[in-house]
Amino acid sequence: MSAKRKVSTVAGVDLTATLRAAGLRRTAPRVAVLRRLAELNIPVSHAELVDALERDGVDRVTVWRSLMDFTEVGLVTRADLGDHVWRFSLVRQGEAVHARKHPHLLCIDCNTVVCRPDVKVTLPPGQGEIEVQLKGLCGRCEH
Amino acid sequence: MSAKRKVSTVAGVDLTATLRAAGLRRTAPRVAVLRRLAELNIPVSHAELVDALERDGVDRVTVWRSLMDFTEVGLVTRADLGDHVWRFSLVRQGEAVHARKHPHLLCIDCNTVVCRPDVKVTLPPGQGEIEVQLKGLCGRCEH
DNA sequence: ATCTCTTCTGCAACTCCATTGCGTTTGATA
DNA sequence: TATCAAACGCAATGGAGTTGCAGAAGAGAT
Repeated sequence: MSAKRKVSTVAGVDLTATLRAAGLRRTAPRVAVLRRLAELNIPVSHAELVDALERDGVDRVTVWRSLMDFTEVGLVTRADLGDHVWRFSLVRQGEAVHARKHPHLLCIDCNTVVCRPDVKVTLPPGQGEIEVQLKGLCGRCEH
Repeated sequence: MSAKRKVSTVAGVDLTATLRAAGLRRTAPRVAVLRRLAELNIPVSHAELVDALERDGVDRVTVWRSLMDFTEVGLVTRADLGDHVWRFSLVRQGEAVHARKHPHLLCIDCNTVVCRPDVKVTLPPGQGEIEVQLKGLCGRCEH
């Protein structure tokens, strides 16, 4: 019996199937990037991903190219939250883009992104789609 | 009689007085940057300002530092409109307060900023101050 | 299981924007 | 107009994002 492959379903995302469905090969770096995105489930910067993955020998360029490939096929979206840093987030199958389901807060102190579904935004009737971005202190930095 | 100094009031902004009030010296580069910002009255990138001003012998670093100084004292705001380019816009007198009274929409098409007092944002009780930024299409670009 | 073809990776080098260091110039007050 | 800190211009540095290329690895065919 061969060694078992690491579990490939993370936070409801089947990593292998997702890659194959997108027409991309299942490679170690891509699985690692995709896993991380699925685990965190918030917009993540390239630098943050590199910090987490380069200990596994994944090159920064490879991480970047994976993100570009994923973006190109619509697996992830790329956004700038106003601080001049690209952040990438996974687009889950059948789900609205995560960023449009609820607002996200960019902490002006520690630069992390926090989901804030408790912040309600009321749009006037007939209003087209609008993205809401919050800036302030996150729970940890507020104290 | 000494040579007349170039008119210092542009689009309702008294350049000299504005600089002095902010505690900054009135220098040729700063006046040039400020004038340009007042004339255009839309978010402008550093590169665009350099293109316009370096023919007058203004250094690109000086333009940058002017913008940073202006930002620091609240004369201008710096924002990334989603295209990974810093854009600077003049904050007109009284607008600093204005900006916190209601959300503003950044048009992802024409890059202008529009007041949107009709968009209500409900923060949970005890929430500290949070800045709300909206991104979408303005009334003109929506059609 | 191995072969073969294509994709993908890792490394190095490179570009461009943003930032810093420093010697010189200039504005504002005395 | 003399003084001194603030601001300038120039050069150099830092860091994100890109590109080129030789070698490694995935997937289907044999």
